[in-house]
Amino acid sequence: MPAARRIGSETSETRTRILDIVEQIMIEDGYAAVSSRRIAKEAGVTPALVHYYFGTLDDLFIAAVRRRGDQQRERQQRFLSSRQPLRALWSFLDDQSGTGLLMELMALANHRKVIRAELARYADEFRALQLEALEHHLGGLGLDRELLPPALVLVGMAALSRTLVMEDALGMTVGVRETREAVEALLDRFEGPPG
Amino acid sequence: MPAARRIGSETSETRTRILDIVEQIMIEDGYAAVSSRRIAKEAGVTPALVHYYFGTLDDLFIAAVRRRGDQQRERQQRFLSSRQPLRALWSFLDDQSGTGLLMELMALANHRKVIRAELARYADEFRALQLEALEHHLGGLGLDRELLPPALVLVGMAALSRTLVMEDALGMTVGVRETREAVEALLDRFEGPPG
DNA sequence: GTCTATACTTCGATAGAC
DNA sequence: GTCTATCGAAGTATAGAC
Repeated sequence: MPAARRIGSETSETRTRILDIVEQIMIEDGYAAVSSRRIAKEAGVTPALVHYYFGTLDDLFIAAVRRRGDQQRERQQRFLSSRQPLRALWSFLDDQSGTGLLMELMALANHRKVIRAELARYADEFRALQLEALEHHLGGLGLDRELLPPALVLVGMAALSRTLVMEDALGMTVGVRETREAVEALLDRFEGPPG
Repeated sequence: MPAARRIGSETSETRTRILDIVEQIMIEDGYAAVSSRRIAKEAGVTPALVHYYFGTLDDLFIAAVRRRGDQQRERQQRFLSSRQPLRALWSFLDDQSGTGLLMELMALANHRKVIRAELARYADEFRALQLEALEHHLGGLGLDRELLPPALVLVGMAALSRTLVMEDALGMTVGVRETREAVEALLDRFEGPPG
């Protein structure tokens, strides 16, 4: 796991600001809108400084994946041990900007090998942590383990949240509200009302 | 519903070839890699010709959405009346290049208003057609209609197929195979073995 | 640690010849 | 219906001054 090229100090405020702006641009206009010029303009620095801190754009994207991934790992660890972990997982996933950023990173990863590897590493790790933490909880819910194995439940929740968030953002209407309500009803059924 | 600007005749072979290549570029390198120069190079024409046929790039993307959408509507109409419509839907959705193209169009739509409207129109139409065609079939499967309404089943299948295809492409491993097998088992359970 | 200057590439889009 | 020529803008990245 070679580190992304880094010259400026890791604690530099400018470095942090650049990564913040990269996320913001990806959410608003997509990964393709991320350029050293655009970043520089919004951060109030020069384009050369972006390259100074991160080297190539690929290195910059890898740094963005790592920072985000490390944050998400911490958040996940916290909510997985809550008393209603499926509800906690759902509200973690059902997030507009978080989903937007993840979709952009996945699209980017789909076309750039080095980023694909980095993103897959985090995604596999998070999935494994979820399975380990929730296996027992899911076993106690009375689900038919043959028809509804833990993997299906977890992948299904991730898949549904992404799709619902995207369809909302797209302005779709048919079936979106009904599906959200059905998910809430299922959470009620298996973990009781929120609280 | 204003038509996309079109100057060249609708039946032009060049026009068709350009749209084919647009899809190919989007699948291979993402929507951001679509440029008049890149298209021209791969189609063996000049960049100016791309603008001649489609006007702006937005017009070109809209034309791509419409051609694809009209094709998908036809395919969907055909399989929705099969004897195992959920299986047919699943194999329709569980498609690498089709999913890749759709994800690119959704990402593009997320950042360009005119394309968002066009894509949402098709997506809502397809969803409505699916609900209408499968409502009766789903009613006969013995599902608890309160906990598993038709909208959840259809949105869930779309969501799961997209996620599984993407996670496969990403090289993820944890839970992907198990989830696919669980989907197959569910299809077996409700529609019997393939045939 | 930061910035200027620069080299080179690619882009969208159009005017106008053929 | 197709091409050449062209504009101005934006892109990546580096060398080297401060």
